[in-house]
Amino acid sequence: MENQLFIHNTLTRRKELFEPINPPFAGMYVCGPTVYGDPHLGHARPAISFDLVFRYLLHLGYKVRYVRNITDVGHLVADLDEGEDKIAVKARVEQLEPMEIAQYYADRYFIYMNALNVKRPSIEPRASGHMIEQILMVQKILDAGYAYEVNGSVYFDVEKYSKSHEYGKLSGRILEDLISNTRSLEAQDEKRNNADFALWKKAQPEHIMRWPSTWGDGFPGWHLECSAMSTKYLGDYFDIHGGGMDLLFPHHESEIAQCEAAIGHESVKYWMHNNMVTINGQKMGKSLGNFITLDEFFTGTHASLQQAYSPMTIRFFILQAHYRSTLDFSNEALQAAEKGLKKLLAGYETLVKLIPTPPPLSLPEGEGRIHDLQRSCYASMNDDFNSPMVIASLFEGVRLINSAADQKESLSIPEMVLLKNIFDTFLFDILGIRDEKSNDQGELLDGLMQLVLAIRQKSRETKDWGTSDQIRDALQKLQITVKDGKDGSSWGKE
RNA sequence: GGUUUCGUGGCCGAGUGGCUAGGCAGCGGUCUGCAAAACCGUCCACAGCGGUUCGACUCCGCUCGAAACCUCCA
Repeated sequence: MENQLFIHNTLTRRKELFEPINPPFAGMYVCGPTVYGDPHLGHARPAISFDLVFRYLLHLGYKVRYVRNITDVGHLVADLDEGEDKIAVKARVEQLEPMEIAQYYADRYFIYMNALNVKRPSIEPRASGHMIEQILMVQKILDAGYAYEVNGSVYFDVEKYSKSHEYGKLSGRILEDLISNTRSLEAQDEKRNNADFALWKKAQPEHIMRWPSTWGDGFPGWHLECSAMSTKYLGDYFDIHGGGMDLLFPHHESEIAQCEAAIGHESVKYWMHNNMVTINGQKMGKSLGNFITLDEFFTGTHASLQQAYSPMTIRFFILQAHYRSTLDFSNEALQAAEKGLKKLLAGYETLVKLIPTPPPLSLPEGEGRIHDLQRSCYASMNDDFNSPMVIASLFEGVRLINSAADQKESLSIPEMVLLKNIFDTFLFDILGIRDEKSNDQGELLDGLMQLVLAIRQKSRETKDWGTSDQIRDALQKLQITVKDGKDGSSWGKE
């Protein structure tokens, strides 16, 4: 199977052939969460989008090192007097150690990401554990002459940098606009220029999170950790850097500047950005207060939710949109995703039952519609990870399966085996859907159900519909659906 | 104001210079004791106005509308 993977590079704004720097290795860095609150639907988007990338690169045979950071140092808070650390602020409110809070929310993050079947990255470095690397990077930038120190803080000199480099090339911004448009905030008079950003901030006495450095006690600027940790684990030049579109400026723009200033050349080959989840057309985010946490989705405990939505429903919902499009949340859309996913999984089960055991040993090199289906799945993934198209192809597969089960269409055994292989590969391995209802009591349940259905069949034969319906209704309450067909009854669990 | 995008049928969402996206919902039918499920058929589109073209939803321009970023945010 030939695979020419094309990735949309934000830097060039076009799709480019993916050619890893050191095949068969591939390096990917993605900006992870700041752990000071419960993860919400917005956090699920990049996690799942780049999980898809991770899974597909693995499927293609690359040896992938996927690094996603945990921000536990905190960023400056503009609306507070002294530019306090976000995590430190929360700590004072709750009378907890900052690290206690970071630990708590990091754990929560992993729990919910795990529920969404998001694979754990290869390395999940924490900003607080990489202070030395960050301080060294600041020093490198100072040595290169692209930063200056004022009163124990170090700032990046954007104006000087842009004389020899292009600050703004990722986000398309023009330096003059930045200088004239950037709002001036308190305690920024230290900066030579509005567009300059902090590499290292001096810690005020009340600031809890602080680290010693050559410039005095302080804490790193908020763009620094990603530059320091990505290059530490992936090298001076690596393949993919991802994150949310909202991080494009200034975060990623500044990362580029920091790396070029410290290293002397670009560090990222492909920049990838996922789009936002919206609610009523607006970005779902912490600051707008319009977010719904994953916990609330899973339990249905939020005023704007009509019901609970399972983790796989959420995952499927996200994958039904392309990662670079906005995705609008609504109950209707989520319910549609829930039903669609159910249909897909039911189709897979039907297929498994159609295939005789043991399956034939040899898989003849076939052609025709099933291979076309497989080809289109690959083509979709290769076209910048177009998961909605893959899903459409899988639905086409379901239509074939159901038609075959209804004997309105014939599928050969090799065709069915190939179809199952497509589902196993794309639905489960690459899209990362897992069947939530499967459990290890399957055999017991299966035996019991055979018995129940046999008894019900007797009553049906004597046209005792009362008993028959009573059994069916009772099973329905247990979320088991009985389907009566020509050749007897079958059942399925919700 | 600047930067980057977007505007697709009842809803969510792909895609393309001429060929059915897909899902959910609706309608009609097949099947069924009745259902459910499934299958078949069907309805509903490409913001508006110009331009390029044999032909545009797709390219270009303008208008209107929306969003993200410019301040912590996935």
